[in-house]
Amino acid sequence: MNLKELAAGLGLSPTTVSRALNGYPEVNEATRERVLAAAKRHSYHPNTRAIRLATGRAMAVGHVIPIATRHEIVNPVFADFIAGAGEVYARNDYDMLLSVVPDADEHQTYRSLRSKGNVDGVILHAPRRNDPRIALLREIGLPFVVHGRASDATEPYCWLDVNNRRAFQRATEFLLDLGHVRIGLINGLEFMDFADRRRAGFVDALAARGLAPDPSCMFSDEMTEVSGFRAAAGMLALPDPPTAFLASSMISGMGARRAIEGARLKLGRDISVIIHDDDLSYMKNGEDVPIFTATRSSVREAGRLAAEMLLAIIADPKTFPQNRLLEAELIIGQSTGPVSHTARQQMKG
Amino acid sequence: MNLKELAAGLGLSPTTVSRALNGYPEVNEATRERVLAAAKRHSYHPNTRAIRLATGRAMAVGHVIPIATRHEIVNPVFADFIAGAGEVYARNDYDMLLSVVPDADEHQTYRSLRSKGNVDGVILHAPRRNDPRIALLREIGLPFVVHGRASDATEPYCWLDVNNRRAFQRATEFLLDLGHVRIGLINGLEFMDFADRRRAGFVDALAARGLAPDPSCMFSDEMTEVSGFRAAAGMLALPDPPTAFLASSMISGMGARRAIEGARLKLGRDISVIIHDDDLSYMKNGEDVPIFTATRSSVREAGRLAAEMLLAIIADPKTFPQNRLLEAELIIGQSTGPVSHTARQQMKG
DNA sequence: AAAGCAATTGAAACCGTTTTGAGCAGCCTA
DNA sequence: TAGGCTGCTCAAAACGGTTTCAATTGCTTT
Repeated sequence: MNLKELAAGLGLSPTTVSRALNGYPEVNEATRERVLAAAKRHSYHPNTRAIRLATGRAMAVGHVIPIATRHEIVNPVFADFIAGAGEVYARNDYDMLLSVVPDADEHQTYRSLRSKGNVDGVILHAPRRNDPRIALLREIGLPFVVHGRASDATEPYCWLDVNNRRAFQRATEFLLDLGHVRIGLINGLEFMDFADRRRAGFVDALAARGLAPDPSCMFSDEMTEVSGFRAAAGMLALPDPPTAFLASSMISGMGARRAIEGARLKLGRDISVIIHDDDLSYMKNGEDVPIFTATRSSVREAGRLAAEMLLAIIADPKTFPQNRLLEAELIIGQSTGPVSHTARQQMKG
Repeated sequence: MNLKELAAGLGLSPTTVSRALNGYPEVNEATRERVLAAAKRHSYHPNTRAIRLATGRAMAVGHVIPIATRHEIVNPVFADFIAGAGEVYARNDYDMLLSVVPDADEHQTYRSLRSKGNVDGVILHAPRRNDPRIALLREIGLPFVVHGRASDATEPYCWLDVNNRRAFQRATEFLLDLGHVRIGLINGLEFMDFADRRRAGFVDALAARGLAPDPSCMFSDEMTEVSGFRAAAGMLALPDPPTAFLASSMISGMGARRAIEGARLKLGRDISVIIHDDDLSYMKNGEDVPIFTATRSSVREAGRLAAEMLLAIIADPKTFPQNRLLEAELIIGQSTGPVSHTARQQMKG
């Protein structure tokens, strides 16, 4: 059942039927009723392909998910981010288009999304410290919102980020207040912008207390369980091991816990750990009492907000670039406590 | 730059240019060269919206991701499954369309995907024991591949599944061979088909040794860390606690480990654990030596295979429904060992 | 030299909508 | 009664490709 048939059945022109269905004011109310009734009766849905060609809009948003060529790792926060964004798209009758591409092909993917007209805009994921994709998207004129930020951009653009620097600064201060002076950082890859900012917050907080960061206590890698384990195990084996860790995600925190327990130490008593908690639905940080003390910021909510920003830009490209900086909450769980000097002596000995 | 302009520039008709670009045999090779060169020079990409309208094909595949209304949980295996499937779509110039919908709206979503012509086919995720969606998809004539199976289907349909029953049967036998007789099952929600089959495998293996399953040692819930913890902690508190656990995922296995360590028991010595390992990229089960003994089957590979099956069906809907049953490997890690009778006495006391 | 055929190209219809530019009543105003 | 305005409707032209059917050219055959 298409528009022409529906119109013929009603003895009307396709024009009028189209207008009736799309709520144009100039059609007679009685006529509109008739049309709507007939559309429902025949369960008529306009063909999206035709609408898209006629209007020139794709009614779709792209998410390009780069696969790190080296490790083939999919960022585990995507699932929740996309769930949040998808909610918003569904409400606004937009489609979500996912392109999973090796990171080397990413530029080409954006160009072709643009020139083939598949999407009206994109969300840019996992920005790096200096990210050429931002200039590219501006150049090809594809509306975009960055989930995160890039440090080097000279012109304004639209982004939504967590205040990573401040979050890690506060977490570090919290550990310092508990008497920890040797703190191990288990960070993400530091060419990623968020990881860079987190390290800055960590270093700042140390410096404010006159402490110099020790490179052997700063680890940076993909945020997987295994790499969290490796980082923590390595630092625990140092002659002067840290008494606390700051881990960049729930998942690397779980790796750290495995290392701590492997060393027969007790989390929260012998060693403190603070993680960053993206509040992933399948990886909740406990229920009533959090497992880990954490800086928490829901990535799903970030997905919702980013999607809303993008739809606003698509609706009116002239809107001035919006920015949104979310503050993470510091929530206290069972994984932190005052520095244990006996445990420390034991580890050193 | 569109087809008409490109053709005008070359002094050719749009017809010939279209044919040249699409590899039709009747165009002169010299002409084709000229056209291809010009297309490249102007970086011409045909407008997808127009192609879709003209050909009547969507060149897109849908993945409907249901959000469990109760818990709002996104299945963590989606990220990797989609990465695998997306790879195949990209190679074949198909788009991947994601719809994130509350599970109550799923039927409506499929109907509208169909009638609006947004996709040429869909992948059906997370089938339940009796899943009405299969009948629905057949009824509305939308090609589909099920990731998993449903037990009640009477007519053949296309699916790709892991042999869950056999995997859990083998895992249980392995534990029995190590002397474990009280084994706790930490399963997914049992209205999900895969969880149902896993329980069947578990029960079968016990029965084959003349053992009756104890309902207090069988737990079933969403597969999150917290719920794995709760299940294991609960069973460990029983008067006669299990000496081994069989957990449905890496994530619930990590929850179980937390409970085990919270009870001051040592994983692999005091308590054995086998998990099912989907081989998630961000949650690898160790590197050289697996952390957990596991039944392993890559969900990313499953994504690739399912996508290939779907594209084959779309290309030729008359192909007989293909099925593919993947066997999980049983890999031996550090989390299992012979039953420890001293530990058992201790737990009971 | 007429007919037939292969190789190549093009005009026009088509896909199913939206949107532009009129057109036609009927009524009001001057 | 002419002119204008309002309220409603429609024919036709987009949108940018694909595809059908016809036309032209140059050869080969009879």
